[in-house]
Amino acid sequence: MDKRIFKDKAYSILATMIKAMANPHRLEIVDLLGQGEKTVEEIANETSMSIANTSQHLQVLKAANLVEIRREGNFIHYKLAHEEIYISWQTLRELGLKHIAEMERLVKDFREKRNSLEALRMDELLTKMKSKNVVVLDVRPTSEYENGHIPGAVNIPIEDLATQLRKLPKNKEYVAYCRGPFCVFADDAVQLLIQKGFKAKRLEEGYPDWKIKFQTESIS
Amino acid sequence: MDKRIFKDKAYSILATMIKAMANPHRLEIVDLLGQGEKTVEEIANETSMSIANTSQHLQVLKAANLVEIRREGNFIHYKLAHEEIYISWQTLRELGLKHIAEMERLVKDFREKRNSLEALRMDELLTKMKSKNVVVLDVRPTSEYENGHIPGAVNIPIEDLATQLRKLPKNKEYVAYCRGPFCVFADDAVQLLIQKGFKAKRLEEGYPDWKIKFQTESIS
DNA sequence: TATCTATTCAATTATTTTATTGAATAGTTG
DNA sequence: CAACTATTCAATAAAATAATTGAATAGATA
Repeated sequence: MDKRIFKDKAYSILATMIKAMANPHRLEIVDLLGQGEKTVEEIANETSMSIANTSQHLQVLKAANLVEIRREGNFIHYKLAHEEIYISWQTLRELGLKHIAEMERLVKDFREKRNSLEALRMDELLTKMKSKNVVVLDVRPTSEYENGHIPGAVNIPIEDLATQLRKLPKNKEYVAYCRGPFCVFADDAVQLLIQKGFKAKRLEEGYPDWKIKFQTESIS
Repeated sequence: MDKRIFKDKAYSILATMIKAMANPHRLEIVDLLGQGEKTVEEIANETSMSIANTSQHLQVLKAANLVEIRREGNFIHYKLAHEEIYISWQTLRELGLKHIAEMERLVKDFREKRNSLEALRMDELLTKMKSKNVVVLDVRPTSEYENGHIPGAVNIPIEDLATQLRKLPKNKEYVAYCRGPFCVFADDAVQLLIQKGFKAKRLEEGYPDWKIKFQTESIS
């Protein structure tokens, strides 16, 4: 085979795969599926898209072998085909967060309004966790928490947090985490906690990042 | 700011960046620029594209802040804006090489014809290099070698290899490397070396991968 | 200043991508 | 088996992407 043809094919195959990711809705779907499998309807609700449009985008991801399906009755559950797909997304996400000025501004503006700008990185949280005075809050839906979480974290889904607040001691430091840097549950949690007089910060990253970094598959 | 608007903007910003990569020609350009800066004409020649088309694609990369320029007389030198951009490309490339069956077939077919299918990974080469009986050949152009290379590697650009062959001892093992997995210089080198009775394999990865993995900035 | 060189720009056309709509399908439930 | 549910499919129109061509520009040289 000619060298040029080889190269054209190699880069085309990769470009096809990357094109399947290169869409805001599909990035959000990949990010969401980092939490585990979801049905089409769940994905549509989480991403504020129509069912039909969600399905079309899922077909694109499936055609690129980025997601796999499992049928269960009428429901079709989609999940990422490999963990490396989330890692690629993570790499691209970090590239954007680090180098695109517009991205930095966007996140800063959003978090400043919620007092969640001063976020902890994973290493800092790990250090803090040894000091015993910190409570790690997983504010994702319980199903996602059960699917894996940071060891020692307490699950209070964001919609239950307001009612659960009075059970929480005020002499602790709280660190809230959720799905990832673009997940707003942790920002909402920090806003609420600080408003009520608690000391709280968010974790910059989400559970999938923790899992990849420490590979402590704690489903306990 | 509304949560949905925040998310839409965040994922859109990233999708815009990823779209700038999601094209076979632009991937080849990013891959090439991993070797260091190149002029528009050099890039056009290496990628078999017209100057105008190359320029257009470079504008796309520049608009996405993936590349930077340096003017020198009539020439404009393009380079990657950050090392993380190459790392992102590397991550996506490995994802494709590992999980796309068509990609595996393509590489296998191409290398089988050149006896270069049995490639060494970087760790294996590192081990072999300690045994002293191996010669590491950098078959890239000399300018790229001078810009950084594997410590101890000998530079014989692929077009000089045929004439330099008789100076090489036959009792050594040869490992040829070049720009990356899709660079064919190393495959050509292995084909030639084996044809002439040498023991030779290619390194799977290229110099940028070595540099990132070991960060031994040897420009000596 | 005129000419040359490297690169960019603008206009055009063909192709691909995307969202919307409503119909079709596969599987379940009464 | 009729009705229902979750999902996919097909058709359409609008928007974005890509390659080609030739003209325009910025800087160097004669």
